[in-house]
Amino acid sequence: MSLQHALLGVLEARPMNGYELTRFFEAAPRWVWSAPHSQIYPALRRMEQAGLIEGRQEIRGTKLRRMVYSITERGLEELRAWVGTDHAAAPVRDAFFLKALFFDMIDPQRAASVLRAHIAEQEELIAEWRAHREALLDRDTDLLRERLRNRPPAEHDRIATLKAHVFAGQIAVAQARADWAREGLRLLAEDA
Amino acid sequence: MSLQHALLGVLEARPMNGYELTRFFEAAPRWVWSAPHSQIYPALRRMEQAGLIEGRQEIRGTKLRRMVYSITERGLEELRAWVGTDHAAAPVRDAFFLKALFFDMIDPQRAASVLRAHIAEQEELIAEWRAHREALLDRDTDLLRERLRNRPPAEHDRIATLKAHVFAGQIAVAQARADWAREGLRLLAEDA
DNA sequence: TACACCATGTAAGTGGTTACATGATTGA
DNA sequence: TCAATCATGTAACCACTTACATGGTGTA
Repeated sequence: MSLQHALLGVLEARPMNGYELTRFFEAAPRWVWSAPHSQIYPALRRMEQAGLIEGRQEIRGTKLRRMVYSITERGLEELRAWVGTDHAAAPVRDAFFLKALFFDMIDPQRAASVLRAHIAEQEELIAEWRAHREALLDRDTDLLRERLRNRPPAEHDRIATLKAHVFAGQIAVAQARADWAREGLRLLAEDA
Repeated sequence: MSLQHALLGVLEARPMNGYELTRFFEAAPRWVWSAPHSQIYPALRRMEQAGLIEGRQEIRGTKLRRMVYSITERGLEELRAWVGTDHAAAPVRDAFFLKALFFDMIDPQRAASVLRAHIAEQEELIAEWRAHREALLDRDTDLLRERLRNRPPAEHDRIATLKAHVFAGQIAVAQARADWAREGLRLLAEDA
């Protein structure tokens, strides 16, 4: 169900068509959720059926049709209800930690190389999220600008701070993973 | 594919039947992977077909049959190959951070309550993982004891340390999340 | 006119969730 | 004999991945 809420959350900023949403969810600077267009288009149709969003057809040129979706009152309610509900505990399932659990079965050098790749990946994520966080604090992202347009200026600071804080969380998690992996490299080196 | 590797990793310690594996993967003290029996039994049959494990039927009483699966040489190879391969970057998809991204849309008190529930959940995980980590360092888990039986005593320390380190990682991530959520509570309180 | 981009779709397969279903064994 | 536990299955549904598929528009 999270994809639907992600879509609702983006559409709350402004109406978009499937292609724009696709670019958003497949974008290189990773966000908090991702999805391919093959998942997005059917989801939008289901959500329209459910009355959470409303589509309006537009024509570019003479034939190129696109459906621009806006969030409905019902969609806003659904989003707010979901955001305000305690999150159901997800089952523990972390493929990288699972892999790390069996590092003792392979050559320490190989294990170290896997850890180094993991560190590099976390660093990349951290860099992207840091940039995004800064942009939010500077109110320098398209979506945030659109969003703030419908909110009283007195709240702008608070909203930007809260959004930026989410990326601080993703950064903190990635940092914890990178630090942990570096400690793992030290453990592996001890007996090499 | 990770479930298969998780099963291989457990069976590397000793042969087990589906029921034992089910108890392991549905267990209350959460491990690094989980799965219901409805997923485990078919997976075991597929893995046997693929030659990764080998089943031997046993009868308890007069009729109660069970299949005890052992890892094969091919299964060991597959597990080692997977463990030694750089982990494919998973798409970013975190339902809790997604939810947190829209905290500005609801009453700060509601948002705070959602964060508090998250903190409580992370604390629970930390407690379970800490206990498990200590048990590993004391060589006080069934599975580790079984595993060490086939390894030279000189390596026991190293193996226990590496396994325990994985849980240190899970703890570090949960701690980062809890700390982040507490910081979120402070942000929400500022304008309440 | 060719290429990059706009725009939307389908289909097959895998992984995971939830519920339904059945029967044997052990011990109080 | 009753309940807890042992033991294994099926089915429907949803989420996600990967690949295939089609055609329009704008511009160099």
